[in-house]
Amino acid sequence: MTSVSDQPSTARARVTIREVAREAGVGIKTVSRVVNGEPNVAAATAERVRETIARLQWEPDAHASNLRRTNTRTRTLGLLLGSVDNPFAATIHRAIEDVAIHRDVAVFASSLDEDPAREIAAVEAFVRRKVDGLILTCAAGSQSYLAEVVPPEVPIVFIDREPADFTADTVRSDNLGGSTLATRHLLAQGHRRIAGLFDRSAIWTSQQRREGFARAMAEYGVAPDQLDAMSDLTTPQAAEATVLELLGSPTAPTAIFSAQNRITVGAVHALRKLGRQHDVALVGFDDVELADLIDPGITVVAQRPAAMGQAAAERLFEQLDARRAGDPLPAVDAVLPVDLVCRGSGEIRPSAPTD
Amino acid sequence: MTSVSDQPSTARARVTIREVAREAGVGIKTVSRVVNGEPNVAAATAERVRETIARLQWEPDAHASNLRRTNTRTRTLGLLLGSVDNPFAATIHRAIEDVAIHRDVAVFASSLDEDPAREIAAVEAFVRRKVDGLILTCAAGSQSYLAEVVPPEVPIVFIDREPADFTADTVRSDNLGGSTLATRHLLAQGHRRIAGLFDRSAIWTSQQRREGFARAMAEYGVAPDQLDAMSDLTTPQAAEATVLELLGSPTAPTAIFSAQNRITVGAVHALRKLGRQHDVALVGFDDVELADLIDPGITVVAQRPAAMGQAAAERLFEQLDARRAGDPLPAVDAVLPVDLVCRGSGEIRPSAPTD
DNA sequence: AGTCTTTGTGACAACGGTGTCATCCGGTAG
DNA sequence: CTACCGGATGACACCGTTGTCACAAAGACT
Repeated sequence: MTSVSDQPSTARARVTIREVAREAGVGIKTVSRVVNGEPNVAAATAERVRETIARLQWEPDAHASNLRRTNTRTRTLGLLLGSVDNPFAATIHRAIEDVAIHRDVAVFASSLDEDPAREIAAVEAFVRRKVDGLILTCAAGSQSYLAEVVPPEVPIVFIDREPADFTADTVRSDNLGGSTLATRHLLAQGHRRIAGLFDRSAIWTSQQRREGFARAMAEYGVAPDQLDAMSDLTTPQAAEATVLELLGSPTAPTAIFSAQNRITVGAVHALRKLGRQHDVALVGFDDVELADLIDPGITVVAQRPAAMGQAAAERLFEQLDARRAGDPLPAVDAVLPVDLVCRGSGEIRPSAPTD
Repeated sequence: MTSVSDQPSTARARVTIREVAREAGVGIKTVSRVVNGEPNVAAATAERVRETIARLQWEPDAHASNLRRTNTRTRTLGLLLGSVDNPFAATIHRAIEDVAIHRDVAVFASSLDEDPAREIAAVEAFVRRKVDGLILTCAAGSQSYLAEVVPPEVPIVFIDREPADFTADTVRSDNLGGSTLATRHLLAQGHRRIAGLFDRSAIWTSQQRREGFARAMAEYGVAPDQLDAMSDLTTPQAAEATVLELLGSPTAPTAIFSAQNRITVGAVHALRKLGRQHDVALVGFDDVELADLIDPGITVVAQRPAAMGQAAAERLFEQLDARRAGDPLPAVDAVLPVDLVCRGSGEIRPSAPTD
């Protein structure tokens, strides 16, 4: 029953600041000064220390350093996304990484799956790891818990969705305007029976998009209670089934507004199955890959996920700098525009069968 | 010019293990025992300590803990991917996260962009942050640098691509078999002039797929020097341009094997532009989203990225456990099968125009 | 009853850095 | 010539936790 300490011979004693100091013939504090760029070190001394560090291949131990530091910076950032494998979220992720890498900041990424419990657990895990800042997509109904869980010096930027019961910077798309735009586009083609397909109604973006849909319909005189709005479609399969059912009904819609990318995919599948893709109009919220290769091309309201990610990361670092300087910046709600991309499916007119 | 220490009144003195101990009327070591699940604590004592921890909302300081621990575990893992926004990589990422979360391990994800320098920089950044293990997709020609940079107790699992000059666990697809399969599929339809489109030849998977392509062609008696194999297609645009050019030539191919998902996208675009999507056969390596909605559906050799991610993560944790127990496991090269998914584009026969 | 284990527990050092402060020293003003 | 000043530097405590070890109390065995 051997004890812990029988490491293989590879046990090259790890080099610490003390050895560097001894080797360079200076005090440990001077080494510390050099690596941290503190003033009051003679140029010659600094050079000698740097040379020794390079020779011994010493890397300061982040844990020791962070333990002592009051102004703890781990050069680490927590990112919470719907799911890292959703293309929309992945693009955001990439954009954030590109900003962070310039600061030598590493990104913890975590998936949410629209689960409020997971949101809180993820944030707690980030905080436990002492991240410098947080970029969050939220699922919980209220973000008030953040006040207790996240230390005041850790900045938070919300992305994609607005928080509730908590004030912080937010970067998001113009969901209301975008869905109004999409719906108006269909209405302008002459459609009146338009089905709106939405994600979980607990999700903020879903609510916003539904609201935009309803407003546009109202502009054209469609009463709220006549809206064919289906919510809580959480999978492409659910969306597909819903569309199949809707189109089989006597009051079938002539157009569909699908308010999320996976719902759009489901809707396209359903239209295909029925062979009605040239017959029923479709506008989706959020772009889908290869949307231009499908026949007809899918008309969408495209968001700008890369810009969102970049804006969120930059804002986070601004807050970080400002707080270190002593005065946090006031929270800003940044709204990014969306773009209507016409590719064919949204330009189909009612009761105009395939030519 | 105020100094650092003028924090706002919110300076709620952070609670440490000492306060918990005092409050619970025990020694600090006992508190430590309780939180770490060490044996030899009386049930009653443990309960009292747990209650106190909950009441004071104490969270152990990870830095202090990691600093002291010999067997340092940060519950952190470094993941290096081609790019976090590539769907293939994103799926892997998600699968790894799902395994890691059960162990309360957080994942640092970083993108590679096929840049050897970035590979090294990313690994160094991970090591500096004392990750427990690494899952790497590699771009550099040699991974020998890992021996110097990564401490021997940190396990490494390679994913998607085999390393060079370094031995460690690897989880990857059967690239050779998959591309042979794809090429044979086209050959079996009667095609002989098949264009093979490949990614950067420096990338291991690209080489493997090219080799598989060449082997299958050789089986059917096509000499290597007659192969229409184009390498170093790094963007969909480059692939598109290449296909446009190839199909304009007098010896135009009747089929295309596109060895990577972005190349497939480019090839499909080109075929569309020429209106020959029903005329020229196409098999891609790696699945593409919505491939079944395009007409014709794109036939692909699909990898199993989720299974790869899961296998890699599980292997990493096995190594971790084994090393903590004292004996590292021998390196294993796990090869996952690929699946030929026929959707139409690969079943087009030569000189058979659209019906 | 006396000795040996086992179990529960806390005192204290150690981890590898950074913050504070004292000290040394050459230059400059009085 | 002396007092003073600021730059350069190192000694040492300290950050919050875990590892080691000593020790008391309670059983287990002879």
